[in-house]
Amino acid sequence: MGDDITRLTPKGQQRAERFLSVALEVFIEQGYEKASVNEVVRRAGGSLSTLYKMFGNKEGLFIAIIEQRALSIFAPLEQALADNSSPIDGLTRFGHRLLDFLLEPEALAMYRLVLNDLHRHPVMARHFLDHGPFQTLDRLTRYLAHHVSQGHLIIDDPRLAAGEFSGMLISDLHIQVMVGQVPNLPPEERQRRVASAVRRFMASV
Amino acid sequence: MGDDITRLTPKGQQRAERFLSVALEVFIEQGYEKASVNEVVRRAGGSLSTLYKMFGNKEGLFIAIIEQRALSIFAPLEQALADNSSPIDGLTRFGHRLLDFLLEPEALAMYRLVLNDLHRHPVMARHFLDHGPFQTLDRLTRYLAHHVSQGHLIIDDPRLAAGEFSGMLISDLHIQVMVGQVPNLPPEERQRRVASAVRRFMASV
DNA sequence: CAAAAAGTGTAGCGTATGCTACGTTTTTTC
DNA sequence: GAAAAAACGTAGCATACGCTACACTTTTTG
Repeated sequence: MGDDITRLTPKGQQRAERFLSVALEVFIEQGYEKASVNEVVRRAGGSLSTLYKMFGNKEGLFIAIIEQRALSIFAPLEQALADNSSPIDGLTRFGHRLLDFLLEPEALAMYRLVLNDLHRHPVMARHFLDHGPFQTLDRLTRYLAHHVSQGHLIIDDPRLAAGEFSGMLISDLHIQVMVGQVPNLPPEERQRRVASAVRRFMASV
Repeated sequence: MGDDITRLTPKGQQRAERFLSVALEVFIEQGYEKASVNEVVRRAGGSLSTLYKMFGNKEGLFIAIIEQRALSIFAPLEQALADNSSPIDGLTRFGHRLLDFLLEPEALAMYRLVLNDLHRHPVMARHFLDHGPFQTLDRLTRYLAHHVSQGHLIIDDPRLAAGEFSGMLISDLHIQVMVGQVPNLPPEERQRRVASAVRRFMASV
């Protein structure tokens, strides 16, 4: 924390990246508290001293991971929405990506990690929300607003509606997924859920 | 685990209950991994030996808590639905209770605790799901089905619809709440969210 | 290629944890 | 009220952890 800022030599850069990716792996496996910094070094190679010079302490390591990775897991969702698509198509595509995202084991573990341990780091939590889920939601909001302005939809509060649509898709899957009881949702079932949410949403706008 | 089963003497019963409630408190404060069994005894009184005779080990203590408490946090939700209420009234009442539940700090902490640590205990996770969230969802499902049979609503798959309605309410609040960034949602805002979800749902049935 | 900077390896300090052992005191049982 | 059972208190074992110190080797820089 109050340490010198390490200059990034090639070797150092490489080490830092390896530390981060291995640490993510360990954190996901064990959770923040149980994960051991020594174990990270053991798997990553390099030395404990270097790790501590780079990240200050365990928390610094965790924060660096969030900065680097947590946000990018939301990126694919935003690409599903092209303004020139019809609402039904756009929402359907978005819905499929959202479900895929929810069921992806790695993203899921990462998500759980964030939920577990971010509530004691308000600044990071804010950062995560703003650049992760909220950004995605804002994109969906703009998409809806666009179609409202085109006269295709009638929505009072597009932001609220965007949340409602996402929520409908996730619904009770979320809790199942989080406690590890993932029904290995066959494609027809995903199809059915997306179609139902889109239909219900479109019926109300 | 492989220990004698403790006979329940009055004193013992009392101790066990105190252990459980204090342990819940400590687990909520610190999370499962970080919480210390010694700390539980320190706060609860009694002795470490007694605790270990009663619950076997730390995990046993955690499991006993889940058995006793985790399920009861869902109970109030089910009472919101009386079959003879109109769908709008019933769903509105259910919606308000669901939001209240989501924002209740203690239930929230408990919920987070469950999410954190239950995914490595499949049996417990199943038990929790079946007797907690799923039971609530089933109640809502029956409520909807009842009104379908009365001709008040048209719903293909009431179970799916129940999930969608709940999901709409929770929507993006869930993630905010979980990472501790709870907007202290004023009553008008809750009102607005519930009303919107009910309206949107009713427009689609 | 030499000086400076960065990365390495290891040993270990201080502390905390889960859990057990065991002798004493309290509570329950009949 | 005495024998049996349960609860208590304490001390401590074994282990693991986060983190620092320090002497060393490798890499980078000019």
